[in-house]
Amino acid sequence: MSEQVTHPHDPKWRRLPEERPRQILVAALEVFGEFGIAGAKLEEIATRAGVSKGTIYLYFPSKEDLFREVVRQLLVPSIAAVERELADGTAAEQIERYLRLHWSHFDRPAAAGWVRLVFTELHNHPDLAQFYYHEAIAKSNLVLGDVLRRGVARGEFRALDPVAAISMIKALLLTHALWSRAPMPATLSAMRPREELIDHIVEFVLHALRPTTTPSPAVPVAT
Amino acid sequence: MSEQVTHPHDPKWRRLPEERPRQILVAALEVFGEFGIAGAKLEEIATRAGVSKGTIYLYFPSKEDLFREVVRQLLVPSIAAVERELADGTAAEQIERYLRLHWSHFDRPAAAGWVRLVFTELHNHPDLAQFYYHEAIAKSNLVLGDVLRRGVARGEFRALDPVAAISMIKALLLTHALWSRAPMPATLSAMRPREELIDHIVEFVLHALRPTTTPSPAVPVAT
Amino acid sequence: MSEQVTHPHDPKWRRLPEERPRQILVAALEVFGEFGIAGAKLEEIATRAGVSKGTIYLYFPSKEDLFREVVRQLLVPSIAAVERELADGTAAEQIERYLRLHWSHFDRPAAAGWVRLVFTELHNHPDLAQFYYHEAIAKSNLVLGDVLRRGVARGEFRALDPVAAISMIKALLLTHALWSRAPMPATLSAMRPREELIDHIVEFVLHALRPTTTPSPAVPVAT
Amino acid sequence: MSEQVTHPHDPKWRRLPEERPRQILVAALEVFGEFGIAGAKLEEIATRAGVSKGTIYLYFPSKEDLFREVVRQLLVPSIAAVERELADGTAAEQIERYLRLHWSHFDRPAAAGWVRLVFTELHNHPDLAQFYYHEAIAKSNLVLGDVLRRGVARGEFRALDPVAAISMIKALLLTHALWSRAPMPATLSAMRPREELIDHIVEFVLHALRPTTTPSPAVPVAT
DNA sequence: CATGAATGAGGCTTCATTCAT
DNA sequence: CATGAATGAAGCCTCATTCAT
Repeated sequence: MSEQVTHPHDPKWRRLPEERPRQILVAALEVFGEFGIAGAKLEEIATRAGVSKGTIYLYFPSKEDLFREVVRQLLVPSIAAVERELADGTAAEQIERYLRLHWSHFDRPAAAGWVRLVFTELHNHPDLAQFYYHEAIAKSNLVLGDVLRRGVARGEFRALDPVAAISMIKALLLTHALWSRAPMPATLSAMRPREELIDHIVEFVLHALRPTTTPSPAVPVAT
Repeated sequence: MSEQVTHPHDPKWRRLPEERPRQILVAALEVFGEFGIAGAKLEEIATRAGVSKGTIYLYFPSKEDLFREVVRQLLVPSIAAVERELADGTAAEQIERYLRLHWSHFDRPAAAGWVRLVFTELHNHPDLAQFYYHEAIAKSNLVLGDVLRRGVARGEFRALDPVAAISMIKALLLTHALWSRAPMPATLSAMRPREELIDHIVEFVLHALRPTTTPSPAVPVAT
Repeated sequence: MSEQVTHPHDPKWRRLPEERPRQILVAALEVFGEFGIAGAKLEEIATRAGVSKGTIYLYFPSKEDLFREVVRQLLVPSIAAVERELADGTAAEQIERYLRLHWSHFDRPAAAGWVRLVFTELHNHPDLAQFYYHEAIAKSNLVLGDVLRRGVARGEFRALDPVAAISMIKALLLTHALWSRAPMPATLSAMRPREELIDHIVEFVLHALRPTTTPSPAVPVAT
Repeated sequence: MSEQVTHPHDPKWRRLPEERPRQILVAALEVFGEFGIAGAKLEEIATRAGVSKGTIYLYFPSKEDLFREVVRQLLVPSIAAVERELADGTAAEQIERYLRLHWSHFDRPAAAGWVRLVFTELHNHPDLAQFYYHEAIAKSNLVLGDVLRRGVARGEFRALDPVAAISMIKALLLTHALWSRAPMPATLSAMRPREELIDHIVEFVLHALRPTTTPSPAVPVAT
């Protein structure tokens, strides 16, 4: 009380209250992505958001809750958005569109961060994981599963297990999103440059899905 | 006064002194895998290794160095070992063997941990990442690249970019190793049971690699 | 643009501006009483006063000064008021009136709070304590001392040390004011219900003051 | 981790592990007494105990628990001890002994502190208050009640309400223990010096308890 | 060699105080 | 005048590291 001190500070001070929470969330997404939950420092988040440490607590009751809101308000909506745009076309076209849409979503510096987040820290927060699964993954799986099943029914794809295929497709997408933005790309493998990667993924996936070799060839040869 | 006092702690588990460092490394591998570098506590590592906190410092000068040695002495050799056992057979057989050998390596509880480690924390330690890349990844890539190239040359595989294929294959392998051990498997996607996963991976990869439908005409025609 | 905007906060309780400082003081008395000086939060005081945190600083330069003013403007006058009403009557009647007047003063929820304040936090503020002593205690002691001395002189009370008796009387009064409002009365001792307490105090005090058993007159007379 | 720094400190370092917890408790009793729970700083407790902040956490999981243990291990036993020594004698002698024994217990600098503690902060910790009441107060009340009742039965004391009398006696004892050690004794009232206080208390109490004047009537009337 | 008590820097969190609106 | 968003010093607590035994 009596030892309280005044804080004369440079008046570098904007007032955008409407924006504050989002600024903080965005900064938090970055920092959590880079350092993980434990490694993320509120000081760093505050700095990147252009606010002070204390300000964060005006909007979020704790570091954990901040993380929670990042998932709720940034990650989930970002993922959920994609599923609505598959539109129509052949099953293969839809798969390609699915891959490219997601990839363009990952085409932001923070993307690797959030993939890492989901890969590695979500499981320490069962409630969040549950929420994330329901809101983001389950719906995506539904859409993807439908496309795959339709492709199989039409003969566009080989007879495959849709559930297994889904996790293969996602593994390829997520992992490369992570690697493509890694501070040291050479770390995990010699890799194709970022821009080409999605082409390789599309190619790999479509080749993996296409019908078994022998379908019609038998016929044309008949020539 | 007498210095002949028997320490009454329980000597139920007096380990051979030569084993100490390794026990610590093994415990550290576990703990680092579970909690990440920042989250790992030396106390926990010490407990699991059956030693006291101070003992760790007899062998490793710091937590960071301990992590370094885990990578150096446990991860790298573990990975490197696989490459030597591909033996011969068709390219497809070698790929399958490669996948199954690695998978069996991951068939330990700690595996998901180290995959997570490599995915998420290695890039914060550029020197380690460098070392890891050279010792573990580069060699693996070489071997895998050879197999792929041979497969293509022999017409076993379609015309593909070996470098791209390598990262696809590794993505599938590592990601599923991670997911298959997640405390909450349903979290990230509806997934096939652990035991079947490798079969699906093998199937997916081989289908992705197999020759394009149309090459066959070329050959028969050659008749 | 127009500065004619009606502030939509709820104007259900627009207080007269002249009342502001007092409302704040009253709220502060409550909150300081409940939580002590360190534990009292300006936010809480502001809320109870129906103003915002910043407003407090329009009237009081700091938390410490606010506390100071609470003592100066609320406690001291409240105590001082009693001394003027003792009126006349026998010494015993005056003592009883003194006790009951004070007790009725304490018959407010906030009373225990300020007793606690005086008991426990005043000594950390020597200047305040000094002020409080001069304004509230000294005068009260004077009055009480006079009554006691008169009682002794008249033979209403036994030969006693007025200074000692004063602190005994005040101890009984203050302590029971504190206990009678304790959130958990049974905590500190099994106690008589609030309403009866003052009767017991009066009885105890008067018995302690009354002349020595053998109003001696009886014996000497026997001569 | 990498930013970790070494702590070369002066080796002013004793190893009295057996004593540590008690040293800390004693220091905590002091500091809690002086500043209250909220106002007490662990740094200060640590300093007075001659240890560092961190050391406290080797023995007590939190500030709250430390407070809890102070009550449990220091206050309660200290109080409980007295009740066993009342021995026999007339009721008045026992009351006097009760008062003097307790007073001598309070004859330590920290005494005012713990009285303040009990007066002011215990009610914020219902579980502790409960424990304290059962262990320290209830037993004391029982003993004191017995003495009072016996005194009344024997005609040593006037017909009085034992429950009320108990709280009067304790009020006098506790309050003066608090005041007698106040850093500024003059604060609350002009008071008799410490050493005499107990005599005044004994006198006041015994006079309050002694039989009503009128027992004598029997005699004088006899005139 | 091994132990584990002790240390203290640093992170999360609170809240008195300031100040643009 | 009044507001309440913003600030940052300071307190609690954790844990990597040290060192007497």
